[in-house]
Amino acid sequence: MNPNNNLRLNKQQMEAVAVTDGALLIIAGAGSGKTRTITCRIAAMLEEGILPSEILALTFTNKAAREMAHRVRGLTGKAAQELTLSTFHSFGAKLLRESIHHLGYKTNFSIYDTADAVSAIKEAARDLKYSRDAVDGYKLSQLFSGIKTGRLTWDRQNDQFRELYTEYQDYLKSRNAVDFDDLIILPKMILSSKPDVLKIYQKRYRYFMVDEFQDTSSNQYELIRLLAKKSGNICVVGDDDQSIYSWRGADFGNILRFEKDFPNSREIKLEQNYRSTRTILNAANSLIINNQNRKEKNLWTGSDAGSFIELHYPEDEDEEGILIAEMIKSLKIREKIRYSQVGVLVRANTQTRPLEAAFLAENIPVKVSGGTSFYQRKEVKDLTAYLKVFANPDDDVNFLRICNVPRRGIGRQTLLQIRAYGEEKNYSLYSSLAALCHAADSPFPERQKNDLIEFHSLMEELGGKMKSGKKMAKTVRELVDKTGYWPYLITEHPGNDRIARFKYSNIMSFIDQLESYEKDPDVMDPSLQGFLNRITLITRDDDADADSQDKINLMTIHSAKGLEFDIVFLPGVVEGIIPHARSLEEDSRNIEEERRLFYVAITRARKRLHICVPSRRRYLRDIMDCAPSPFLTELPEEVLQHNEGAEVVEKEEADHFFDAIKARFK
DNA sequence: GCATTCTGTATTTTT
DNA sequence: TACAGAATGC
Repeated sequence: MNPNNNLRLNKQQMEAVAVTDGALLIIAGAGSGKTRTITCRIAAMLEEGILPSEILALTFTNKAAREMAHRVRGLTGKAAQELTLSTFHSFGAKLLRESIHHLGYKTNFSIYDTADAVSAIKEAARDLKYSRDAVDGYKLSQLFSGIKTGRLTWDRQNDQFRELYTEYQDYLKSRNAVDFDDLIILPKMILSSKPDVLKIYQKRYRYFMVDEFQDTSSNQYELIRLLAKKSGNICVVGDDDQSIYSWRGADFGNILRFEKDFPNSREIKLEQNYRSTRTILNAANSLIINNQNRKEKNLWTGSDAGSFIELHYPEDEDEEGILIAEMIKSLKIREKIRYSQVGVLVRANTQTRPLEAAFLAENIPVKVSGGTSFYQRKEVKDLTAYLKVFANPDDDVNFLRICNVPRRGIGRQTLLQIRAYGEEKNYSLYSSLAALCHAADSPFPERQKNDLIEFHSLMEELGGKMKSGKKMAKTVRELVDKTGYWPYLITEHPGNDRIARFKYSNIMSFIDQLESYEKDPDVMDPSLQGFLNRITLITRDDDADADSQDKINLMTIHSAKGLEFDIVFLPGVVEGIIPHARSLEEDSRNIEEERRLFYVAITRARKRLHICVPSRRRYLRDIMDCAPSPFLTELPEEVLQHNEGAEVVEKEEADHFFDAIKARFK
């Protein structure tokens, strides 16, 4: 490693880098150079001669994993391909691909995302002959997830769904499918019940690192503890003040458990903030101090006070959008900021709409992360479903999704018969269909049979090609072509071929992604499964080249964790949004988590922070008045500047500027 | 089997 | 508001 890299570390950071053996707990405040510290630490370990293949580093999001891989590469000058750097979930998936047979699944299992799980629950309910309106698939999926992860227990209220829960579990297993929770739970089960298997992994991995440790669930913690207890070399990095995923089972009590489980662990606190101005840090500190349930820390900075935190009071959300758009434009003109250095952070995805509209109107390029992700779009999901059935023909949920999409004459009645046949013989739907194509006891007339045969041979032909792992993109193009997906899109959207074309372009970019996956030199052994793993676990569309473009970043606070921007805008800082009404309804103690969320939002800003407090907002159908967020009263008045009127760049100045830009690109 | 109309209801946050 | 799912009709 270049020794200069060490020079940029402070005393505590250096200490953290130097301690590579044993257990280490790093409490890293917001902006305290955490990522730099742990990437340096990995680099130092490699320098020491520790093999990259012995290191397992887990992060919370794919974005963070990629960022870290990128930085390690930058430090060591080498692509550390052997290094395992992934999210908990993709690590779990990887482990299961190797070892799931110990639990009686086949290695080509499907991974069900939330939507798939909801369908599976509905199917299970169907099998139990529940009436359709007795089940709210979405709510049940949350309940089942809670039960599975141990976050919830059966009580009087939900006890009626116990049977369905069991049925759902059986359904998954018989279809050779796992859900997101299983990606953590099943590896944990394997490792805790099969000592030989545990040994294999303990031998393979001897150094462990967990980023965003405050957001690990108890199952995730248990998983890593099993692996790490042999070597004892484990470093976890976290900040209890930034724990914002408790609704997903995150438990920063793991920080305390860690100290118990690894009694010789050392603790290092990183408390110097390098990111924000003194003003911003001051506000953040005075906010978070209102939380009772936290580890004491003292985050400080050597930087200047910087400018005030500005508050704005637009009439409603539309005006708020316009106001923000105009401020951004004005900054662009007056201070020549880069758009990519602006973050607009919202509490809920629904808030993005008026903002997007305003940015569009002002021609501000924007990168939205969140909302319906690319992979959730119907057309992309359809294609993915085909791929999943290719990989795992027992995957009934995905079979159901595509067996008549585009329409090919396999409708409700036909399906009913396929089902009946399958139940009798204990076949999956796809196998039943295959059997019924030629079976002597087939109940179908000739014409119908031909529809089935045609579908089946298409699937067999393309499935065979896909499984070879070669020319997959080409095969998918063929699939789109042969199924007539484009004409299907047109008939689905009569008189609106813009939508059809948009959807088709999504399909094309999906195929492009497959193609670049196939050609990616970092992917050692491209396969259909590998690609499916990747796309079901990457929910946010974070294509790499979008980063290089100069766009402002519009996203939820949750997904902004770990990021930083020179200028941050927080729209909709009103009661009911932050803290979110729903969250408090659930449990009034959630106020502390909401406060942490606001804390995370504030601490994303390096230089400037704009907080917007609209006086009215849309709620469902109607418009209602709203009060400023109570958290605002927890910020010290002396760092705030209230702006009653909007300061706008004169239109002429703006036009002139943008004409100049346009001229340059002509 | 398929297209149309109608109805309800809502998801706050993400792997 | 907007979307998904059900009911209805052809």
